[in-house]
Amino acid sequence: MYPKFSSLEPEKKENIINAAIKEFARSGYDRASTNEIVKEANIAKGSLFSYFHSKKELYVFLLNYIVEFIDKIYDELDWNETDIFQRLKEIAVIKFKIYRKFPRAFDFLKALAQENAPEVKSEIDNRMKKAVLDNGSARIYRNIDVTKFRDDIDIQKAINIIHWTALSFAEQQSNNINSYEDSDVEQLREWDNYLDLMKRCFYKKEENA
Amino acid sequence: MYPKFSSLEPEKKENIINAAIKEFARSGYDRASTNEIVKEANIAKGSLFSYFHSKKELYVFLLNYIVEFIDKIYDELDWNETDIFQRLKEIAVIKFKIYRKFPRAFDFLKALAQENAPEVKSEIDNRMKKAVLDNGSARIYRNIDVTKFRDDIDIQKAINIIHWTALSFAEQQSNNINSYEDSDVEQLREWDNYLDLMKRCFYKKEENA
Amino acid sequence: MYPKFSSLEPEKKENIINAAIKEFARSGYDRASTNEIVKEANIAKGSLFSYFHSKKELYVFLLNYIVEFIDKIYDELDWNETDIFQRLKEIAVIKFKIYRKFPRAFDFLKALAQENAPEVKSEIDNRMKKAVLDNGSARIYRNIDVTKFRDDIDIQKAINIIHWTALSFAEQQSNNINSYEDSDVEQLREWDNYLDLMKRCFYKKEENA
Amino acid sequence: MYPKFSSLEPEKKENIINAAIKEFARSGYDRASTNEIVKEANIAKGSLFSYFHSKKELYVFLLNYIVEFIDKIYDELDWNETDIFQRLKEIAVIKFKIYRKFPRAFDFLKALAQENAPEVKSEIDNRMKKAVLDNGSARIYRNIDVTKFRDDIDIQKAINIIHWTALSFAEQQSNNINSYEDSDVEQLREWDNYLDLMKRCFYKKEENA
DNA sequence: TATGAATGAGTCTTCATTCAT
DNA sequence: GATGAATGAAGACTCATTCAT
Repeated sequence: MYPKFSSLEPEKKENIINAAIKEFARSGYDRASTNEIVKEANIAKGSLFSYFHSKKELYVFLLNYIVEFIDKIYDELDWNETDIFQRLKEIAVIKFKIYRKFPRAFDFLKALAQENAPEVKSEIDNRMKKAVLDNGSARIYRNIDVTKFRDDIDIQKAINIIHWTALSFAEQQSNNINSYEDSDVEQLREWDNYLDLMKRCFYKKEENA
Repeated sequence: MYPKFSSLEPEKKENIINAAIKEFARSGYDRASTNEIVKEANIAKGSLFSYFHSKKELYVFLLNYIVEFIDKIYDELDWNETDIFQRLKEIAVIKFKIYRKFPRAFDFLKALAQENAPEVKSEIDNRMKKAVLDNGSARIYRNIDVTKFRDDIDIQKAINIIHWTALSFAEQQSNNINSYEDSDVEQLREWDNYLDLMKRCFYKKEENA
Repeated sequence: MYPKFSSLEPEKKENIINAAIKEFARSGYDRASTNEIVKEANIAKGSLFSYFHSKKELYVFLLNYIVEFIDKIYDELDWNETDIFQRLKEIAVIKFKIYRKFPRAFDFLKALAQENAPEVKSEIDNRMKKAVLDNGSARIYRNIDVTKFRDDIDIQKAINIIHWTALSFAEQQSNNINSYEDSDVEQLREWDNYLDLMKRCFYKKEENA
Repeated sequence: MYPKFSSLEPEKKENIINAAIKEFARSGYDRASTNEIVKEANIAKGSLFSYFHSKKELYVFLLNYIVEFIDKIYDELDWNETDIFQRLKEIAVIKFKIYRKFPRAFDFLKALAQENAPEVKSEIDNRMKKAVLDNGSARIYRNIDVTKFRDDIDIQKAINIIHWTALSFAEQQSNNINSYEDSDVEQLREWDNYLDLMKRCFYKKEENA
């Protein structure tokens, strides 16, 4: 895949990736300008199209690149932790780590989720089915100890509710642009509150003892 | 407002509205092609721009048209019902009514929420502040009897979770394109299950007796 | 010529003529909008094009209409006056009369002279060859007593210089927008000075005695 | 300024300049068609807009280009010559030089002076204030020996008459399209006659001795 | 006859993609 | 391989002219 691009100097590759992420995140697939990307990356127009044969190919490459990058970081998680709420607590911490290291990645992912351009819509959907950020069957929810849930509820539905809450909360928070320093801490505390609430409601009484 | 368009024959108006909704829903504001719209609506290029003076005006018209259309249907709701789950049950029924009468409306609304084009972004935000479809403080959640909720949870957070679940479930379902007849019934039954689950978990024991 | 238009009520005709003159004078042939004209004249678009089959026909009609209108006023001149400078003095007075009565006419004529649109350029040139405003062979310079000119100069050339001076002076003055009351008087006095200068230079000594 | 255009091959540049001058001179700013220009210049639509970012930029470029071109040629004039008629004789020769090298330039300048389009009106006015082609106070009439004029006339008025005669004569000649070879010579001789006439009339007797 | 909505060729401008150097 | 100028289809929008009512 992308042999010409792969054999470039790492620094040049990074320049191109950063320039492209920046532009796609800012403008979405349609509006993103390849002119802007080559200018930012300091390469020739023709070069970009020799590495990636089309705007679409470049976009799909970035999509995979970022998803893999995030997947790698998720490997740090303690996958032996079987409590779903504990795991989601850790995930929140990890997300902040990614964010601090690579803030544009999430911008791109957010733009991804809102992408309407038909050329890339299906690619996104395909890729996302396997991704960490997708629905309840993803690896985030593997090896969860389901015995802790109340017996009178459908566990898969409960997990879906938890998942949707996590996604919606994250989106809500990212829409509040907070520049002050300790916003992380506050957001994490708020998220803990949501997790506690759900734990109290969805787990058996004795689990909340 | 839009006097020329308003005085068109209803069928022609509907053609144009449907063609425009279809195109905007498929491609978003920017990429949507007025050429495509006039072709689909079977009118001349000049006609579209005599009804609406710009692409933006057409978009804003649709935005208001659909929001008002949905608002009107929402008036059918029994707003004296104070049980949140009962109300969401009724809302689900109403949504299906809208969907059957005007299937593209929700597609457009979904695209709306994801719209990034700066030309229309602020229009969307302004209009949506008053809309039914907005966040948990909207009229859907007015007059809710909060005394039914368990005393040990934050009620606003619980309502948020319920709201996010409703939105996410609806989106999930609309992504499953079901053409067979009775899918409504099945989807409503599934939604009832979610509501029951949340009721059982978030309400006081005696409310579920 | 223009039978449909001719048989209209005089008031309606005048409305249309005034509206058209105004628009053509303001914007030139190309930019002039038939929409603007019908709006100002309070008639339907289709009517305009049934009176005049095209924008061009309307323009040519106006051209002839105004030239004839001005020709008629020129009939007031004392054509027995054979002194060229005396005649030009009277013409200046008459021009102010026309201007006061029908200010748009000169605007239109000025726009005429600057018209570039190829559709009407040749029409203008043709018409103007016969017109009062054109070159030295026009009726303004008929019956002039050429014996007053110095014997050592080419009289036709002298007349051309006088003519060009008249045209250029008029244009210069009309470019100075003077709203204060007595600008007429001042402009006429200045013009007299030019006439005196040329008389002193182009006539025999004894004529200036 | 216009770096992309500047670095084109001279022949290509000339093609574009000629095509653009031709079209603007023929139709004025508004009606001039960029389609026509690219067709005539044998370049792609996109190319024109990569050299000049808009129709207006192209127009302003031409405006400056031609004015500078003419200014440069005017530098050849013997500015120590203080006799106004001698100077105007030399200027006529120079104008023919320009005309032979760059025949469309004067057409463009003529159209320029008549241009009404608001997009470029102010640009034209700004540029023309400094230009050689402007009114009687321009450098053409600097350093003129006014003592040669008759004492009994207003010198500024006399200069105005001379200036207006020069402009009007030039316009009259350029309207007579003469393709036969020796028309220059004839036109220059005719112009000399005009100059002689005015010299004889406006100068003191002893200057004509 | 009068109307004005409908028409569609034409306007300037953009930008992903190609290809000669 | 790298370059970036050249391409031209497609974009939104205008307006003189036509024609069904």
